Amino acid sequence: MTERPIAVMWFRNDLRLADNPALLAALKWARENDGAVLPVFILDPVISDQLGGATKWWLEKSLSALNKDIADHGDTKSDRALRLFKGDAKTVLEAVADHKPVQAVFWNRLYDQPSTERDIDIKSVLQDRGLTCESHKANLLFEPWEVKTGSGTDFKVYSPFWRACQKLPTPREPYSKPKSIALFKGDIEGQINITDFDLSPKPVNWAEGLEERFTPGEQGAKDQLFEFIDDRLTDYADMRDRPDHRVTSELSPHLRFGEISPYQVWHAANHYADANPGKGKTASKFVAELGWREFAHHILFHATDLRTVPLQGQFKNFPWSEDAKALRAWQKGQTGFPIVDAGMRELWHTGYMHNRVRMIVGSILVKHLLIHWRDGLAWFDDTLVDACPANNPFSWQWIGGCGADAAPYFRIFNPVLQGEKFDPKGEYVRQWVPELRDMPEQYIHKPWEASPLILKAAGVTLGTTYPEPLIGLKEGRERALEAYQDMKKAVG
DNA sequence: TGAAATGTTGGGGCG
DNA sequence: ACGCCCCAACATTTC
Repeated sequence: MTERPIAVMWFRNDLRLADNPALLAALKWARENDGAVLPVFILDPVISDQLGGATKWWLEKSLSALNKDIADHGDTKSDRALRLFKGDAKTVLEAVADHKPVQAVFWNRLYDQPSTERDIDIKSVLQDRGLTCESHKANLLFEPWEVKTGSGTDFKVYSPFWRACQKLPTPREPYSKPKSIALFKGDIEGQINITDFDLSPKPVNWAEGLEERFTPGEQGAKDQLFEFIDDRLTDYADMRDRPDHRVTSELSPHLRFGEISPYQVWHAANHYADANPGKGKTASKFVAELGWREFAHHILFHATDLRTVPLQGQFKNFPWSEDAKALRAWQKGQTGFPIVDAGMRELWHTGYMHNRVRMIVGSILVKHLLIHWRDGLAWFDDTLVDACPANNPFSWQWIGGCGADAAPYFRIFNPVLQGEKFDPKGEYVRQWVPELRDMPEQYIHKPWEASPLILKAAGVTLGTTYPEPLIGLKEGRERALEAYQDMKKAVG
């Protein structure tokens, strides 16, 4: 008797069973062809090159959760669920097809160039072998090529982009989880264990803070979404900029790995708005953040070298400084600016940072310290659990003043004013910079202005228990503006 | 999804 | 009662 035909479900950044169009297509194909589904994940260089320490930690947890979910949804009890492979994806898929009756391969689309080039190549190779091969729209509400200006060009500014998206057909309702998956049960050559991926924190487990804050996996994502909708979305519009209140969804890492889809989030927020009169504003403010995610992917798709090349060409001439010591101080949360250090330490400890604080720490780095945004990007890539090829480069170019619809370079954040405005009592600072815990409210964001008496009472010795600021705010601001002028002169 | 510098206005103190 | 000054408070411009 010949083996049943196999449909491969190739998981990538879509580590979920619900609302997964490629998975549903694979199941449908298997049903119609009396076949079985083979779920695979391949750690190929295209993926592993994009992973930092924090995203590796997340990926391992998420793959384990997905494996268990697939096993629980298998048609018969089996510990053979998600099959793991390491190496070039085309080689892996061809090897599987060489040894097994694979007749179809399904996946959901990605939008970064290494992935799109790889996928186009793989699709043509598999189709040449006579396999059915389908890619699906799952991880964006609007494909980059679906959104065009009236004159047919790509958007460069967020607001008109998002307005244009609203005029497109409403995002479809999410699909529900399949009830049962007809799994292929046999051995597959080359299959390895998750420990072989070598994703765990080494040499010590530095991820305790991450574990405390997040639960990777589809269930964790769903819990996070509905806790947000039930408890925090009501205050989102008013309080979203307040790191001391934590009303944001913190869904970004879940979306990063596709543990939840933007369709699920979009519809949950809109159902909330429909059921709660007067809450349309806060809901649409939140949904607009999905819009920024869409916009970042849109920009990345059209500007494939977003990670390295400034979108505004004149910034190639910007006189960045190579200050390794200052960069190190920034990374470690030792700049002497309390709100900045709080953010950088939150990042180091939890793999996450509030969005408002990301803007403040980014501005300090690229403006007051004149350090290249690529250095900030590299650090965030390694430490953020939500670091992704679209949002992270997009956002660094935004704060660097050189991106799409970016904050102009001369728009320089003052970390004292930002702190006083968005963390008025200094609670966020006190949480992450405990050595300033006893500073009075008036000086919590500017300890260098406090009198020796006040510092002494708070147990603070500047330069010893807490650093002096790396640079004077006025001096740093003026230096940044001069550098900006120098750049513009260099172009002309 | 800035901040600082500069400009304008109007109330109040005061000679 | 008046002009003058000072300076918040707000608006506008500039980076």
